Amino acid sequence: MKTYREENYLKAIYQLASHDKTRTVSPTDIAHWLELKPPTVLEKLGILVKKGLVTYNKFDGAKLSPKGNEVALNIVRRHRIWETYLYKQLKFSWSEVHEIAEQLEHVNSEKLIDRIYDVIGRPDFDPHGDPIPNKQGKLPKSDRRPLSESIKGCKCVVLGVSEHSELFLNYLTELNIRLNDKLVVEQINSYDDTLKLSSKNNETVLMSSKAAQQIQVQCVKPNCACK
Amino acid sequence: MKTYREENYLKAIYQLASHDKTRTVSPTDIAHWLELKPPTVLEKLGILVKKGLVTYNKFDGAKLSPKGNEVALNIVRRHRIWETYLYKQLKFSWSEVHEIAEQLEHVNSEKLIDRIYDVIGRPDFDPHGDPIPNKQGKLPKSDRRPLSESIKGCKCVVLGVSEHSELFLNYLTELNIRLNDKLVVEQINSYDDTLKLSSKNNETVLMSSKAAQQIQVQCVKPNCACK
DNA sequence: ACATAAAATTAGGTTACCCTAATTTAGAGT
DNA sequence: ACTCTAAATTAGGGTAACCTAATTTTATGT
Repeated sequence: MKTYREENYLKAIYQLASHDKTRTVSPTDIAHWLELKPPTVLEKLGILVKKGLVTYNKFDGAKLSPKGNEVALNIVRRHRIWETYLYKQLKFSWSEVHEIAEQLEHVNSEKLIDRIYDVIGRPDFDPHGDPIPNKQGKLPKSDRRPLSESIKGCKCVVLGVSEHSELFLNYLTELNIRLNDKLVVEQINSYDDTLKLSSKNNETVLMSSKAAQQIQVQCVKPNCACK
Repeated sequence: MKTYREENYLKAIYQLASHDKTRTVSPTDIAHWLELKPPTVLEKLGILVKKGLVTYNKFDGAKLSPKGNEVALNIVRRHRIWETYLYKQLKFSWSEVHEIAEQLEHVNSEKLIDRIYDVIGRPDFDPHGDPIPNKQGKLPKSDRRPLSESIKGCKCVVLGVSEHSELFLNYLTELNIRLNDKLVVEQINSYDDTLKLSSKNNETVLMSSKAAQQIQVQCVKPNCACK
Protein backbone atom coordinates (compact mmCIF):
# COMPACT_ATOMS: atom_id res chain seq x y z
CA MET A 1 0.00 0.00 0.00
CA LYS A 2 2.95 2.31 0.55
CA THR A 3 3.81 2.17 -3.14
CA TYR A 4 0.53 3.63 -4.29
CA ARG A 5 2.10 6.93 -5.30
CA GLU A 6 4.48 5.11 -7.59
CA GLU A 7 1.57 3.17 -9.02
CA ASN A 8 -0.18 6.46 -9.69
CA TYR A 9 2.78 7.86 -11.58
CA LEU A 10 2.97 4.80 -13.78
CA LYS A 11 -0.75 4.80 -14.38
CA ALA A 12 -0.64 8.50 -15.25
CA ILE A 13 2.06 7.94 -17.83
CA TYR A 14 0.07 5.08 -19.30
CA GLN A 15 -3.13 7.06 -19.44
CA LEU A 16 -1.54 10.17 -20.91
CA ALA A 17 0.23 8.09 -23.53
CA SER A 18 -2.88 6.21 -24.59
CA HIS A 19 -4.98 9.36 -24.54
CA ASP A 20 -2.93 10.98 -27.24
CA LYS A 21 -0.47 8.66 -28.87
CA THR A 22 1.09 11.32 -31.05
CA ARG A 23 2.46 13.57 -28.31
CA THR A 24 5.17 12.87 -25.79
CA VAL A 25 4.35 12.67 -22.10
CA SER A 26 6.07 15.64 -20.50
CA PRO A 27 6.74 16.23 -16.80
CA THR A 28 4.31 19.13 -17.04
CA ASP A 29 1.59 16.87 -18.42
CA ILE A 30 2.07 14.39 -15.60
CA ALA A 31 2.17 17.15 -13.02
CA HIS A 32 -1.10 18.55 -14.31
CA TRP A 33 -2.70 15.10 -14.35
CA LEU A 34 -1.65 14.21 -10.83
CA GLU A 35 -2.12 17.72 -9.47
CA LEU A 36 1.55 18.07 -8.63
CA LYS A 37 4.27 20.50 -9.68
CA PRO A 38 6.76 19.75 -12.46
CA PRO A 39 9.87 19.58 -10.24
CA THR A 40 8.17 16.98 -8.08
CA VAL A 41 7.40 14.89 -11.09
CA LEU A 42 10.87 15.31 -12.53
CA GLU A 43 12.39 14.08 -9.31
CA LYS A 44 10.15 11.04 -9.25
CA LEU A 45 10.85 10.33 -12.91
CA GLY A 46 14.51 10.09 -12.01
CA ILE A 47 13.69 7.45 -9.43
CA LEU A 48 11.44 5.52 -11.81
CA VAL A 49 14.17 5.60 -14.45
CA LYS A 50 16.66 4.28 -11.91
CA LYS A 51 14.24 1.48 -11.07
CA GLY A 52 13.95 0.58 -14.72
CA LEU A 53 10.24 1.29 -14.88
CA VAL A 54 10.40 4.32 -17.17
CA THR A 55 12.65 5.97 -19.73
CA TYR A 56 12.87 9.71 -19.94
CA ASN A 57 14.53 12.48 -21.83
CA LYS A 58 13.19 15.89 -22.56
CA PHE A 59 12.63 15.23 -26.25
CA ASP A 60 10.82 11.90 -26.12
CA GLY A 61 9.21 12.57 -22.74
CA ALA A 62 8.42 9.77 -20.32
CA LYS A 63 7.80 6.28 -21.65
CA LEU A 64 7.00 3.12 -19.73
CA SER A 65 9.56 0.35 -19.95
CA PRO A 66 8.18 -3.14 -20.52
CA LYS A 67 8.36 -3.68 -16.77
CA GLY A 68 6.71 -0.33 -16.05
CA ASN A 69 4.04 -1.05 -18.60
CA GLU A 70 3.26 -4.30 -16.92
CA VAL A 71 2.84 -2.59 -13.56
CA ALA A 72 0.69 0.15 -15.08
CA LEU A 73 -1.56 -2.26 -16.90
CA ASN A 74 -1.97 -4.28 -13.76
CA ILE A 75 -3.26 -1.21 -11.97
CA VAL A 76 -5.54 -0.39 -14.87
CA ARG A 77 -6.76 -3.96 -14.67
CA ARG A 78 -7.51 -3.71 -10.98
CA HIS A 79 -9.17 -0.35 -11.43
CA ARG A 80 -11.50 -1.55 -14.16
CA ILE A 81 -12.34 -4.78 -12.39
CA TRP A 82 -13.25 -2.86 -9.25
CA GLU A 83 -15.30 -0.39 -11.26
CA THR A 84 -17.22 -3.21 -12.82
CA TYR A 85 -17.71 -4.92 -9.49
CA LEU A 86 -18.94 -1.75 -7.82
CA TYR A 87 -21.31 -1.09 -10.68
CA LYS A 88 -22.66 -4.56 -11.29
CA GLN A 89 -22.49 -6.17 -7.84
CA LEU A 90 -22.80 -3.29 -5.45
CA LYS A 91 -25.15 -1.16 -7.51
CA PHE A 92 -23.11 2.00 -7.55
CA SER A 93 -23.87 4.48 -10.30
CA TRP A 94 -21.71 4.97 -13.34
CA SER A 95 -20.43 8.27 -12.00
CA GLU A 96 -19.64 7.01 -8.50
CA VAL A 97 -17.43 4.04 -9.24
CA HIS A 98 -14.34 5.83 -10.48
CA GLU A 99 -13.46 7.60 -7.27
CA ILE A 100 -13.85 4.52 -5.11
CA ALA A 101 -11.97 2.35 -7.59
CA GLU A 102 -9.11 4.85 -7.43
CA GLN A 103 -8.61 3.70 -3.86
CA LEU A 104 -9.44 0.03 -4.23
CA GLU A 105 -7.04 -0.41 -7.15
CA HIS A 106 -4.13 -0.10 -4.74
CA VAL A 107 -5.24 -2.94 -2.50
CA ASN A 108 -2.65 -5.62 -2.97
CA SER A 109 -4.24 -9.04 -3.18
CA GLU A 110 -4.23 -10.93 -6.41
CA LYS A 111 -6.62 -13.45 -4.95
CA LEU A 112 -9.13 -10.74 -4.15
CA ILE A 113 -9.02 -9.38 -7.69
CA ASP A 114 -9.35 -12.88 -9.11
CA ARG A 115 -12.34 -13.52 -6.90
CA ILE A 116 -14.28 -10.42 -7.80
CA TYR A 117 -13.34 -10.80 -11.46
CA ASP A 118 -14.94 -14.25 -11.34
CA VAL A 119 -18.02 -12.84 -9.64
CA ILE A 120 -18.59 -10.28 -12.40
CA GLY A 121 -18.19 -12.97 -15.03
CA ARG A 122 -14.68 -12.22 -16.31
CA PRO A 123 -15.76 -9.54 -18.79
CA ASP A 124 -13.44 -7.97 -21.36
CA PHE A 125 -14.82 -4.47 -20.85
CA ASP A 126 -15.76 -2.42 -17.81
CA PRO A 127 -19.01 -0.47 -17.41
CA HIS A 128 -17.38 2.59 -18.99
CA GLY A 129 -16.68 0.39 -21.99
CA ASP A 130 -12.96 0.42 -21.35
CA PRO A 131 -11.04 -2.78 -22.04
CA ILE A 132 -9.79 -4.79 -19.05
CA PRO A 133 -6.21 -6.00 -19.57
CA ASN A 134 -5.52 -9.62 -18.75
CA LYS A 135 -2.94 -10.64 -16.16
CA GLN A 136 -0.21 -10.51 -18.75
CA GLY A 137 -1.15 -6.92 -19.54
CA LYS A 138 -2.74 -7.64 -22.91
CA LEU A 139 -5.79 -5.67 -23.93
CA PRO A 140 -8.74 -7.39 -25.59
CA LYS A 141 -9.23 -6.58 -29.28
CA SER A 142 -11.95 -4.27 -30.50
CA ASP A 143 -12.81 -1.82 -33.27
CA ARG A 144 -13.44 1.03 -30.89
CA ARG A 145 -12.73 4.52 -32.10
CA PRO A 146 -13.86 8.01 -31.16
CA LEU A 147 -17.29 9.06 -32.37
CA SER A 148 -15.58 12.14 -33.81
CA GLU A 149 -14.07 9.95 -36.55
CA SER A 150 -17.48 8.96 -37.88
CA ILE A 151 -18.64 10.09 -41.28
CA LYS A 152 -22.12 11.22 -42.22
CA GLY A 153 -24.64 8.43 -42.23
CA CYS A 154 -22.65 6.16 -39.98
CA LYS A 155 -24.64 4.04 -37.56
CA CYS A 156 -22.66 3.07 -34.53
CA VAL A 157 -22.99 1.82 -30.98
CA VAL A 158 -21.59 3.53 -27.89
CA LEU A 159 -18.99 1.30 -26.28
CA GLY A 160 -17.45 3.67 -23.79
CA VAL A 161 -16.04 7.04 -22.94
CA SER A 162 -12.48 8.27 -22.71
CA GLU A 163 -13.22 10.91 -20.14
CA HIS A 164 -14.65 9.99 -16.79
CA SER A 165 -15.28 13.33 -15.13
CA GLU A 166 -18.64 13.73 -13.46
CA LEU A 167 -19.15 16.82 -15.60
CA PHE A 168 -18.82 14.84 -18.77
CA LEU A 169 -20.81 11.86 -17.57
CA ASN A 170 -23.63 14.12 -16.44
CA TYR A 171 -23.50 15.86 -19.81
CA LEU A 172 -24.11 12.53 -21.49
CA THR A 173 -26.94 11.76 -19.13
CA GLU A 174 -28.53 15.06 -20.10
CA LEU A 175 -28.19 14.22 -23.77
CA ASN A 176 -29.77 10.88 -22.91
CA ILE A 177 -26.86 8.95 -24.35
CA ARG A 178 -25.92 5.72 -22.63
CA LEU A 179 -23.62 2.80 -23.02
CA ASN A 180 -24.73 0.48 -25.83
CA ASP A 181 -27.02 3.08 -27.36
CA LYS A 182 -27.08 3.10 -31.13
CA LEU A 183 -26.49 6.47 -32.77
CA VAL A 184 -26.82 7.65 -36.34
CA VAL A 185 -24.67 10.52 -37.54
CA GLU A 186 -27.16 12.69 -39.43
CA GLN A 187 -24.96 15.65 -40.22
CA ILE A 188 -21.51 16.98 -39.59
CA ASN A 189 -21.19 20.73 -39.55
CA SER A 190 -18.26 21.53 -41.78
CA TYR A 191 -17.32 24.69 -39.89
CA ASP A 192 -16.82 23.36 -36.36
CA ASP A 193 -17.43 19.62 -36.76
CA THR A 194 -20.48 19.67 -34.53
CA LEU A 195 -22.42 16.43 -34.97
CA LYS A 196 -26.14 16.08 -35.38
CA LEU A 197 -27.03 12.68 -34.01
CA SER A 198 -30.21 10.73 -33.80
CA SER A 199 -30.69 8.01 -31.27
CA LYS A 200 -32.90 4.95 -31.35
CA ASN A 201 -36.03 6.69 -30.14
CA ASN A 202 -35.52 9.31 -32.85
CA GLU A 203 -34.41 12.03 -30.53
CA THR A 204 -32.01 14.38 -32.27
CA VAL A 205 -29.15 15.95 -30.39
CA LEU A 206 -26.27 18.23 -31.26
CA MET A 207 -22.85 17.32 -29.94
CA SER A 208 -19.62 19.27 -30.06
CA SER A 209 -16.55 17.80 -31.64
CA LYS A 210 -14.85 18.02 -28.28
CA ALA A 211 -17.43 15.74 -26.68
CA ALA A 212 -17.49 13.38 -29.65
CA GLN A 213 -13.77 12.80 -29.25
CA GLN A 214 -14.42 11.37 -25.81
CA ILE A 215 -17.05 8.87 -26.90
CA GLN A 216 -15.87 5.48 -28.04
CA VAL A 217 -18.03 3.78 -30.63
CA GLN A 218 -18.02 0.87 -33.03
CA CYS A 219 -19.73 0.80 -36.41
CA VAL A 220 -22.81 -1.39 -36.48
CA LYS A 221 -22.41 -2.46 -40.10
CA PRO A 222 -19.23 -4.45 -40.69
CA ASN A 223 -18.64 -2.70 -44.00
CA CYS A 224 -19.30 0.83 -42.77
CA ALA A 225 -17.36 3.54 -44.58
CA CYS A 226 -15.85 4.73 -41.30
CA LYS A 227 -12.42 3.24 -40.88
CA MET B 1 -5.70 7.02 2.17
CA LYS B 2 -2.66 9.04 3.21
CA THR B 3 -3.82 8.98 6.82
CA TYR B 4 -3.73 5.22 7.09
CA ARG B 5 -0.66 5.22 9.29
CA GLU B 6 -2.43 7.41 11.75
CA GLU B 7 -5.42 5.11 11.64
CA ASN B 8 -3.12 2.21 12.39
CA TYR B 9 -1.68 3.90 15.44
CA LEU B 10 -5.13 4.60 16.83
CA LYS B 11 -6.32 1.10 16.09
CA ALA B 12 -3.21 -0.34 17.75
CA ILE B 13 -3.85 1.64 20.90
CA TYR B 14 -7.44 0.50 20.90
CA GLN B 15 -6.54 -3.12 20.38
CA LEU B 16 -3.78 -3.18 22.95
CA ALA B 17 -6.03 -1.51 25.50
CA SER B 18 -8.91 -3.89 24.95
CA HIS B 19 -6.61 -6.87 24.87
CA ASP B 20 -5.46 -6.31 28.42
CA LYS B 21 -7.46 -3.67 30.24
CA THR B 22 -5.31 -3.78 33.34
CA ARG B 23 -2.04 -2.66 31.82
CA THR B 24 -1.11 0.66 30.33
CA VAL B 25 -0.32 0.93 26.63
CA SER B 26 3.35 1.83 26.42
CA PRO B 27 5.27 3.15 23.41
CA THR B 28 7.18 -0.13 23.43
CA ASP B 29 3.94 -2.12 23.26
CA ILE B 30 2.74 -0.09 20.31
CA ALA B 31 6.11 -0.33 18.63
CA HIS B 32 6.07 -4.08 18.96
CA TRP B 33 2.51 -4.32 17.69
CA LEU B 34 3.13 -2.16 14.64
CA GLU B 35 6.63 -3.50 14.02
CA LEU B 36 8.20 -0.11 14.58
CA LYS B 37 10.80 1.20 17.02
CA PRO B 38 9.87 3.00 20.24
CA PRO B 39 11.28 6.41 19.26
CA THR B 40 9.17 6.38 16.11
CA VAL B 41 6.09 5.66 18.15
CA LEU B 42 6.94 8.27 20.74
CA GLU B 43 7.28 10.89 18.08
CA LYS B 44 3.94 10.00 16.56
CA LEU B 45 2.29 9.94 19.97
CA GLY B 46 3.33 13.55 20.38
CA ILE B 47 1.56 14.40 17.16
CA LEU B 48 -1.55 12.47 18.11
CA VAL B 49 -1.61 14.23 21.48
CA LYS B 50 -1.32 17.58 19.74
CA LYS B 51 -4.23 16.62 17.52
CA GLY B 52 -6.33 15.74 20.53
CA LEU B 53 -6.72 12.11 19.55
CA VAL B 54 -4.67 10.60 22.35
CA THR B 55 -3.41 11.38 25.83
CA TYR B 56 -0.01 10.19 26.93
CA ASN B 57 2.32 10.19 29.86
CA LYS B 58 4.82 7.57 30.80
CA PHE B 59 2.87 6.38 33.83
CA ASP B 60 -0.58 6.00 32.34
CA GLY B 61 0.68 5.17 28.88
CA ALA B 62 -1.29 6.08 25.75
CA LYS B 63 -5.04 6.43 25.96
CA LEU B 64 -7.51 7.31 23.24
CA SER B 65 -9.41 10.54 23.70
CA PRO B 66 -13.14 10.40 22.95
CA LYS B 67 -12.34 11.71 19.49
CA GLY B 68 -9.52 9.22 19.02
CA ASN B 69 -11.71 6.42 20.24
CA GLU B 70 -14.33 7.31 17.69
CA VAL B 71 -11.79 7.17 14.89
CA ALA B 72 -10.37 3.88 16.15
CA LEU B 73 -13.76 2.25 16.47
CA ASN B 74 -14.65 3.38 13.01
CA ILE B 75 -11.62 1.57 11.65
CA VAL B 76 -12.43 -1.50 13.71
CA ARG B 77 -15.93 -1.29 12.26
CA ARG B 78 -14.65 -1.13 8.71
CA HIS B 79 -12.19 -3.95 9.34
CA ARG B 80 -14.81 -6.29 10.74
CA ILE B 81 -17.35 -5.47 8.07
CA TRP B 82 -14.80 -6.21 5.37
CA GLU B 83 -13.76 -9.42 7.09
CA THR B 84 -17.35 -10.55 7.18
CA TYR B 85 -17.88 -9.57 3.57
CA LEU B 86 -14.78 -11.39 2.42
CA TYR B 87 -15.77 -14.47 4.35
CA LYS B 88 -19.46 -14.62 3.61
CA GLN B 89 -19.71 -13.07 0.15
CA LEU B 90 -16.38 -13.77 -1.44
CA LYS B 91 -15.75 -17.15 0.17
CA PHE B 92 -12.38 -16.44 1.65
CA SER B 93 -11.27 -18.66 4.50
CA TRP B 94 -11.26 -17.58 8.10
CA SER B 95 -7.50 -17.26 8.12
CA GLU B 96 -7.27 -15.27 4.89
CA VAL B 97 -9.62 -12.41 5.59
CA HIS B 98 -7.64 -10.54 8.19
CA GLU B 99 -4.72 -9.57 6.00
CA ILE B 100 -6.88 -8.32 3.16
CA ALA B 101 -9.20 -6.47 5.53
CA GLU B 102 -6.13 -4.72 6.96
CA GLN B 103 -5.84 -2.99 3.62
CA LEU B 104 -9.50 -2.54 2.78
CA GLU B 105 -10.28 -0.94 6.13
CA HIS B 106 -8.42 2.18 5.02
CA VAL B 107 -10.52 2.74 1.93
CA ASN B 108 -12.41 5.89 2.58
CA SER B 109 -16.00 5.60 1.39
CA GLU B 110 -18.79 5.49 3.90
CA LYS B 111 -21.20 4.57 1.15
CA LEU B 112 -19.12 1.54 0.23
CA ILE B 113 -19.05 0.30 3.82
CA ASP B 114 -22.78 0.88 4.15
CA ARG B 115 -23.38 -1.05 0.97
CA ILE B 116 -21.39 -4.11 1.89
CA TYR B 117 -22.74 -4.02 5.43
CA ASP B 118 -26.23 -4.23 3.95
CA VAL B 119 -25.18 -7.09 1.70
CA ILE B 120 -23.95 -9.20 4.63
CA GLY B 121 -27.16 -8.53 6.51
CA ARG B 122 -26.02 -5.94 9.03
CA PRO B 123 -24.69 -8.45 11.58
CA ASP B 124 -23.53 -7.54 15.08
CA PHE B 125 -20.54 -9.90 14.98
CA ASP B 126 -17.94 -10.73 12.40
CA PRO B 127 -16.86 -14.25 11.38
CA HIS B 128 -14.20 -14.23 14.10
CA GLY B 129 -17.01 -13.58 16.58
CA ASP B 130 -15.82 -10.05 17.24
CA PRO B 131 -18.45 -7.38 17.76
CA ILE B 132 -18.94 -4.81 15.00
CA PRO B 133 -19.26 -1.28 16.40
CA ASN B 134 -22.09 0.83 15.03
CA LYS B 135 -21.46 4.16 13.32
CA GLN B 136 -21.49 5.93 16.65
CA GLY B 137 -18.75 3.62 17.89
CA LYS B 138 -20.95 1.60 20.24
CA LEU B 139 -20.31 -2.11 20.58
CA PRO B 140 -23.20 -4.57 20.68
CA LYS B 141 -23.81 -6.18 24.07
CA SER B 142 -22.81 -9.73 24.83
CA ASP B 143 -21.68 -12.00 27.66
CA ARG B 144 -18.48 -12.98 25.94
CA ARG B 145 -15.50 -13.78 28.09
CA PRO B 146 -12.29 -15.75 27.66
CA LEU B 147 -12.60 -19.54 27.89
CA SER B 148 -9.84 -19.37 30.49
CA GLU B 149 -12.31 -17.92 32.99
CA SER B 150 -14.51 -21.00 32.85
CA ILE B 151 -14.87 -23.26 35.85
CA LYS B 152 -15.02 -27.03 35.80
CA GLY B 153 -18.21 -28.40 34.35
CA CYS B 154 -19.05 -25.27 32.41
CA LYS B 155 -20.70 -25.78 29.06
CA CYS B 156 -20.11 -22.93 26.70
CA VAL B 157 -20.19 -21.93 23.07
CA VAL B 158 -17.30 -20.49 21.10
CA LEU B 159 -18.14 -16.97 19.95
CA GLY B 160 -14.79 -15.80 18.73
CA VAL B 161 -11.09 -15.45 19.19
CA SER B 162 -8.99 -12.57 20.45
CA GLU B 163 -5.94 -13.50 18.46
CA HIS B 164 -6.05 -13.68 14.71
CA SER B 165 -2.63 -14.98 13.78
CA GLU B 166 -2.55 -17.77 11.24
CA LEU B 167 -0.56 -19.80 13.73
CA PHE B 168 -3.33 -19.61 16.28
CA LEU B 169 -6.15 -20.12 13.83
CA ASN B 170 -4.45 -23.18 12.39
CA TYR B 171 -3.92 -24.45 15.91
CA LEU B 172 -7.66 -24.27 16.47
CA THR B 173 -8.31 -26.01 13.21
CA GLU B 174 -6.02 -28.82 14.32
CA LEU B 175 -7.89 -29.11 17.59
CA ASN B 176 -11.06 -29.21 15.51
CA ILE B 177 -12.54 -26.26 17.33
CA ARG B 178 -14.70 -23.90 15.34
CA LEU B 179 -16.90 -20.91 15.79
CA ASN B 180 -20.20 -21.80 17.45
CA ASP B 181 -18.91 -25.16 18.71
CA LYS B 182 -20.11 -26.12 22.15
CA LEU B 183 -17.43 -27.12 24.63
CA VAL B 184 -17.57 -28.68 28.07
CA VAL B 185 -14.79 -27.99 30.53
CA GLU B 186 -14.05 -31.45 31.93
CA GLN B 187 -11.05 -30.62 34.06
CA ILE B 188 -8.75 -27.78 34.93
CA ASN B 189 -5.24 -28.75 35.86
CA SER B 190 -4.48 -26.87 39.05
CA TYR B 191 -0.77 -26.61 38.34
CA ASP B 192 -0.70 -24.87 34.96
CA ASP B 193 -4.42 -24.27 34.28
CA THR B 194 -4.42 -26.52 31.25
CA LEU B 195 -8.00 -27.29 30.28
CA LYS B 196 -9.39 -30.66 29.34
CA LEU B 197 -12.28 -30.00 27.00
CA SER B 198 -14.80 -32.18 25.32
CA SER B 199 -16.59 -31.09 22.20
CA LYS B 200 -19.94 -32.06 20.80
CA ASN B 201 -18.78 -35.20 19.08
CA ASN B 202 -17.13 -36.30 22.32
CA GLU B 203 -13.62 -35.65 21.22
CA THR B 204 -11.45 -34.68 24.16
CA VAL B 205 -8.68 -32.16 23.76
CA LEU B 206 -6.14 -30.51 26.02
CA MET B 207 -5.68 -26.79 25.74
CA SER B 208 -3.12 -24.54 27.35
CA SER B 209 -4.20 -21.63 29.47
CA LYS B 210 -2.49 -19.35 26.99
CA ALA B 211 -4.71 -20.54 24.17
CA ALA B 212 -7.83 -20.52 26.33
CA GLN B 213 -7.30 -16.86 27.05
CA GLN B 214 -7.66 -16.12 23.35
CA ILE B 215 -10.95 -17.92 22.90
CA GLN B 216 -14.11 -16.00 23.56
CA VAL B 217 -17.06 -18.02 24.83
CA GLN B 218 -20.47 -17.57 26.35
CA CYS B 219 -22.06 -19.94 28.87
CA VAL B 220 -24.85 -22.00 27.41
CA LYS B 221 -26.89 -22.13 30.60
CA PRO B 222 -28.07 -18.70 31.73
CA ASN B 223 -27.40 -19.57 35.39
CA CYS B 224 -23.95 -21.06 34.84
CA ALA B 225 -21.57 -20.68 37.73
CA CYS B 226 -19.03 -18.93 35.51
CA LYS B 227 -19.35 -15.20 35.92
C1' DA C 1 18.94 0.78 49.28
C1' DC C 2 21.56 -0.50 45.27
C1' DA C 3 22.85 -2.66 41.16
C1' DT C 4 20.99 -3.80 36.98
C1' DA C 5 17.82 -4.54 33.45
C1' DA C 6 14.21 -2.55 30.86
C1' DA C 7 11.70 1.28 29.17
C1' DA C 8 11.43 6.01 27.89
C1' DT C 9 13.45 9.69 25.91
C1' DT C 10 16.74 12.61 23.34
C1' DA C 11 19.86 13.46 19.57
C1' DG C 12 20.86 13.17 15.13
C1' DG C 13 20.19 11.18 10.54
C1' DT C 14 17.77 9.11 6.25
C1' DT C 15 14.37 8.74 2.59
C1' DA C 16 10.18 9.75 0.15
C1' DC C 17 7.45 13.41 -1.52
C1' DC C 18 6.15 17.62 -2.08
C1' DC C 19 6.97 22.80 -2.61
C1' DT C 20 8.66 27.78 -4.40
C1' DA C 21 11.87 30.52 -6.71
C1' DA C 22 15.36 30.92 -9.82
C1' DT C 23 17.74 29.57 -14.09
C1' DT C 24 18.42 27.31 -18.36
C1' DT C 25 16.76 25.46 -22.62
C1' DA C 26 13.60 24.79 -26.38
C1' DG C 27 10.28 26.27 -29.58
C1' DA C 28 7.55 29.54 -32.19
C1' DG C 29 6.80 33.65 -34.52
C1' DT C 30 8.67 37.43 -37.04
C1' DA D 1 18.80 35.08 -36.58
C1' DC D 2 16.28 37.16 -32.54
C1' DT D 3 13.00 37.59 -29.14
C1' DC D 4 9.74 36.01 -26.23
C1' DT D 5 7.30 32.51 -23.94
C1' DA D 6 6.68 28.10 -22.13
C1' DA D 7 8.78 24.03 -20.49
C1' DA D 8 12.50 21.79 -18.19
C1' DT D 9 15.68 21.89 -14.81
C1' DT D 10 18.35 23.24 -10.68
C1' DA D 11 18.68 24.96 -6.03
C1' DG D 12 17.12 25.03 -1.73
C1' DG D 13 13.52 23.89 1.67
C1' DG D 14 9.84 21.59 4.45
C1' DT D 15 7.30 17.69 6.61
C1' DA D 16 6.16 12.93 7.77
C1' DA D 17 7.86 8.62 9.05
C1' DC D 18 11.15 5.93 9.79
C1' DC D 19 15.83 4.59 11.97
C1' DT D 20 20.24 3.88 15.32
C1' DA D 21 22.87 5.17 19.13
C1' DA D 22 23.15 7.39 23.20
C1' DT D 23 21.21 8.91 27.68
C1' DT D 24 18.00 9.25 31.30
C1' DT D 25 14.30 7.18 34.04
C1' DT D 26 11.85 3.70 36.10
C1' DA D 27 11.34 -0.91 37.92
C1' DT D 28 12.99 -4.98 40.02
C1' DG D 29 15.44 -8.40 42.49
C1' DT D 30 18.30 -9.21 46.44
